[in-house]
Amino acid sequence: MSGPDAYERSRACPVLHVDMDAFYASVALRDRPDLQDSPVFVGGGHRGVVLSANYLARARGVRSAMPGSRALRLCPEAVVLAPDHAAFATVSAAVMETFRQVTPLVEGVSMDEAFLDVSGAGRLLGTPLAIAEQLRARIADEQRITCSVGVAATVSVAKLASTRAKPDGVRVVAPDEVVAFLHHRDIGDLYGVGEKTRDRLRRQGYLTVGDLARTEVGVLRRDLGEHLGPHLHTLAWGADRRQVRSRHAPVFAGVTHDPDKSMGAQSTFGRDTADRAVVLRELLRLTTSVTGRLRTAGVAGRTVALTVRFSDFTTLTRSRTLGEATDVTQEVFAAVVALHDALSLRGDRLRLVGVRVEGLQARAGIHHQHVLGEREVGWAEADRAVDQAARRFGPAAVRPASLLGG
DNA sequence: TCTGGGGTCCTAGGACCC
DNA sequence: TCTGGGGTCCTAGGACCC
Repeated sequence: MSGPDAYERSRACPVLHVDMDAFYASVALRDRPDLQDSPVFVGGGHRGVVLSANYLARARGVRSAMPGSRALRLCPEAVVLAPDHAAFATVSAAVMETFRQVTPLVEGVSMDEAFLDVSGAGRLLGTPLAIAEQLRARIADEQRITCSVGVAATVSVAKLASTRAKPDGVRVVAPDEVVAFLHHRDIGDLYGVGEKTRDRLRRQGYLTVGDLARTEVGVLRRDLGEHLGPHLHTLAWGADRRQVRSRHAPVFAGVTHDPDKSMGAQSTFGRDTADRAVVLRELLRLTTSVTGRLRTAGVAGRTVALTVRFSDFTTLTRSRTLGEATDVTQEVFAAVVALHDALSLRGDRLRLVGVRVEGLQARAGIHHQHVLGEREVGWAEADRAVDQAARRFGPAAVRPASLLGG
């Protein structure tokens, strides 16, 4: 859609979905003009996957989340760059700040994409399409990376529209265009329909979005389940009512804020291991990292979950809910060790372990029940001392004794 | 050299309570 | 005798997203 009419028609489309183009690769390439004409991807070292590939590498079949080894087989001359997470975070924060100067209703989906509700910004900044163009120009100018924007009346259509706009474009899908825009698409294009669901839908005879739209909700509920059936029917008509929800700290009254529900960390071993000492040392490292983040965020959680993945990629999770929420390293680690030992692994080689704390709540709202005979100064105080030392001397300064060796 | 790491949400069964 | 319902919590697994 183009022409002066497009600006007017976009007035009915207050939702913007802004998506950076090949974000990690673009940031990595900003200061490497020598690589502009080479296929490049970020990530994918030993046992790693591709985080992001530039369009030259994509033309060769390289995709994000693909094993690095496979990407190199497809494109042996590709330049592989290590991710610079600090740079990504800096650019991401700057871009999100740019969004917030347009509207407080910014929902960051990830480092490189966000939904904006610009229904309140029109008087100052113009139509949604005009705002989208201003944002694209500013980001290109200030961050030297391109982005694409979908403009629509609903979150789900805006999301699909930005995909169609890539790379470096804008796509407005006005309400009266939604059906034509959606119904011929593959069901796998719908947000929330991944590989498994797509295969299942195909087996059941649903090939296009239109197929879902034309089926009665009751039939979809029977075929796809209580939730998924009605949900996909709604998406197939572009009729979702999901609001843009700011996940930023509560800034303005009326802006909804969702606190985190869980925090976790996991890591893949350089090579699979069956050594209990190695596994527990890694679990302690992960636990220390997670509880540190909990304390920084001022939250604590009641449920501790352990994940293990075996050499053959089968994955188990085991969890335990504690009497009260905790952010104390030793308490979480004790639960992790108990869960680990309950698995009775006998020589099974592990590829990955993970720790997650769920059921998070603000620490301020938790009343600690003192147990009879409990020491007044305990592990929680030890954690606070560690946090303080880490702030002053860096996170490497204080580590549990068992992490110092090996 | 196949297959990362950080999350959210849904389902389903069993326990338990009223 | 022959099998209530509803609600909530906990656990495990799976799908999905970026």
